[in-house]
Amino acid sequence: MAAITDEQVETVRALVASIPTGAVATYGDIADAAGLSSARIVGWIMRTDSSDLPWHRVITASGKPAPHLATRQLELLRSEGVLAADGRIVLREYRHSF
DNA sequence: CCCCTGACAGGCG
DNA sequence: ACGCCTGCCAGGG
Repeated sequence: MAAITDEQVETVRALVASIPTGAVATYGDIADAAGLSSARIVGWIMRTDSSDLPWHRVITASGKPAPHLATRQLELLRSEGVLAADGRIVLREYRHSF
C-alpha cells in the first residue's frame, strides 16, 4: 500500500487551499489534478486530515455534499456567495478549473 | 490475510 | 432524476 505519498497529500491540500472564495471543486477534479487514481483518496484525506483547509469548497460531482455535511457545507458556501439551487450547487457556475 | 467501511465517480435500469 | 452496482485506494477490526 502506501501507493500514495506525503507529496500527493500535500498537493491535494494545496489544491484545496488554492480554491478561491466563491468557487468550488469536485473530488474528481482534485484527484485528477493531484495525480491520484481515485477520487476516494481525496475523501479519505479530507476525512483523516482535519486541517484548516476550506474543505467546504470540495463537493461531489453531483453538486451535493455528503448527507452529514450537506447542511453545514451549504451554509458555509452560502456565506461565501455560492448559492445552491434546491440543495444542489450549480457546478457549471462555480466549478473551479485547475 | 480477509472483510467492511468511507468527505467518490461513472454506468445502467 | 433516483437508486443500485462496480471500480477505485487506504485504514481498521
